[in-house]
Amino acid sequence: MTTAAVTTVVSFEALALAPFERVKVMPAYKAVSGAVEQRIVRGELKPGVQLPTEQALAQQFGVNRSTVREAIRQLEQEGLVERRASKRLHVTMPGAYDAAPRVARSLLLQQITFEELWQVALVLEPQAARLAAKTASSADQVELQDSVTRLAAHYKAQGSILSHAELDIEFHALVARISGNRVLMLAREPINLLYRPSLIRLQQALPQMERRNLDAHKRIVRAIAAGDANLAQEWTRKHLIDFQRGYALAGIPMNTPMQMHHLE
Amino acid sequence: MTTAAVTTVVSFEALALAPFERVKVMPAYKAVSGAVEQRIVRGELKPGVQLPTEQALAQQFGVNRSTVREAIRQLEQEGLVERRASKRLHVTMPGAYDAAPRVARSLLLQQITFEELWQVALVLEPQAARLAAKTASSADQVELQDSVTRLAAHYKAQGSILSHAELDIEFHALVARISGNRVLMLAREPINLLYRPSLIRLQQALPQMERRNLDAHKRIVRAIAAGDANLAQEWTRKHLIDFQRGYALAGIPMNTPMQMHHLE
DNA sequence: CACAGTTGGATTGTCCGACAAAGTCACTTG
DNA sequence: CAAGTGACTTTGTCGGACAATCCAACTGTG
Repeated sequence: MTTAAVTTVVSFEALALAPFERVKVMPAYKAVSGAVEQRIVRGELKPGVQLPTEQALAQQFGVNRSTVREAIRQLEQEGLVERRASKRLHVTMPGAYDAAPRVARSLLLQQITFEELWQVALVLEPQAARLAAKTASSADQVELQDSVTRLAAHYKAQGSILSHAELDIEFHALVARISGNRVLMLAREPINLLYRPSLIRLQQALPQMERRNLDAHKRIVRAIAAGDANLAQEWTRKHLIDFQRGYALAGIPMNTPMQMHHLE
Repeated sequence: MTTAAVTTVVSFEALALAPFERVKVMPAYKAVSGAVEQRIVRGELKPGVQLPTEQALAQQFGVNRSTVREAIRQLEQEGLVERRASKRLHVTMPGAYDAAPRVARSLLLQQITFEELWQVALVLEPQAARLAAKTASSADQVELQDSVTRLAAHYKAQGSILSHAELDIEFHALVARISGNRVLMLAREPINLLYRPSLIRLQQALPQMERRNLDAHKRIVRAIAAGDANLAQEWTRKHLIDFQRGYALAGIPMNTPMQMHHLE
C-alpha cells in the first residue's frame, strides 16, 4: 500500500512535465448569463419574447435568485434583455446604437484627439454619400431636401432653436441612414456623438462657415439626387476638408486631447 | 380647512395643463453603478486603484450588499472595473477593444451582409495605410517586414499552423496600429472580427489568391517604408478590390446575411 | 350583458443574515 | 531568514423575508 502510494508520488513528480493549468471555474452568475446569452445569440430566444421569472430561472439553473439577478444585470447592460413596462424581462435585439456611447466614452478616456476623429470621418462620410447616391429612393431625396431646407431657413433666420451644428450632424446621419449600410452607420455613430461639441465650438468661432456648409450640403444633395456617386463622394470629402481648414483658420489646434465633458 | 383643500383640488384640476410626467425613479442598483461610473469617467478614480470592499461600498451608499453586487455586475460588464487575481475590485480603463465583440454580435444579429462589411473596410483600410505611411517608425517598418516574411514563408511551405487568412488579418491590424489613430483602430475592430471567416472561406475556394495577396502586402509595405502615403493607400485599396473580385470568381454571393457561427 | 371597481396572487426590488472557499497577513518555528 | 501556520477578511452563493407594484380574475352595478 504505502509503497504503491509512494511510487505514484514519485512518478508524478518525475513527470514534472504536465503543468496542469489552473482549472477555470466560472462564477455561477457568469455561467447563467452566458447560458442565456447563447440562447439569444443563436436565435432560440427571439426578440420580444418574455423570459421566465427570476424564480423560474433560478429553479431551472439550480441556483439562488440572487445569482440569477446578478446574471440579469449583465445581460441588461449588454442590451440583450430589457424590462418593459410590465417589469417582466423581454429579449431584445441589442439596438444598433446602444454600444456607441460606450465606445465614445472609451475613446474619450483614451484622450483621443479631434484629428483622429476627423481622419476617420474623412473617409467614412464620403463613402456614405457615395453609397447613398446609389440607393436613395425618391422618399429619401425628399428627406434630404427637407434637411437642406431647414438648414437654409436657419441660415436666414438666426433665431432657430437647433444650432447649425445640430442640423449639420443630422444631415450626415441621414445620409448614412440612406446608404443602407448598417456597418457604416454603426462605425460612424461614436464619431457622431463626439463630433458635436467640436462642431459647435468651431461654428461659434467662425460664423461665416454656415454659408459654406449650406452650399456643400446643397451640392451633396444634388449629387445624390442625380445618382452621381463619385460627385456625392467628392463633395462630401471637400466638405470635410473645408471643416479642417476652418479649424486652422480659427486657430484651434486639432491634436490636443478632447475634453471629457463632451459626453452626457 | 376643508374649504382650502377643496379649493386646491379644484384649481389643480382646472389647470389640467401640467400633465406631470411619470417621476423617474431609478432602481438603487442602477444609482450605485451610475455613481461609481461617474467617478471613474471624470477621473476621480484612476485605472488601477482598488475599490472599497463590497461591505464598505454598501455602507457608503447606504444600501445592502446584494444591491452593491448587482451594480458591480454592470460595471464589470462595461469594462470599467475588473476582478484581479486578488479578487479585489480594480478600476480599469475600458480596453479599447472590449466593446468590439459586442458590436460585432450586434451586427450579426442584424443580419448584415458581407458586402456592407466590405464597403466599410474598403475605405478604412486604405486610410490606415495612408496614415501609417506618414507615421511609421523604423521599428514599425521592421515589424511590417516581418509580417510579410511570415506570409511569404507560409506561401512556400503550406504546412504552417496559422492560416493564410490569419496572417492577412494580422497584417492589416498591424497597419492600423502603426497608423496610431485610435479611432480608426476601434472602428475597424468589429470588422476585423467578422472578416476572418469570410476570408478563410474565400481562401479555401481560391488557393491561387495567396500569391496575389502576398504581392499586395509587399507593395503596401514598400510604400509605407518609402513614406508614400498615396501609394500605400492606393495599393491597399486595390488589395481590397481584388478581394471582391475573388468573391465573384469563387461564385460566393456578397449580399447574403452572414452566419451567426462566425463568432466564438 | 357590459363595465368599472376591488381583491388577491405573482413578480420585482431590496433587505437581512449566514456560510464555505479562497485570499491576506501577521505570527511562529525551524 | 524562509517556510509554515492560523486567524481574519472578502467574495460567491444561499435561504428567507417584505413592501411596492403589476396582473388577472372576480364581483357588484347599471
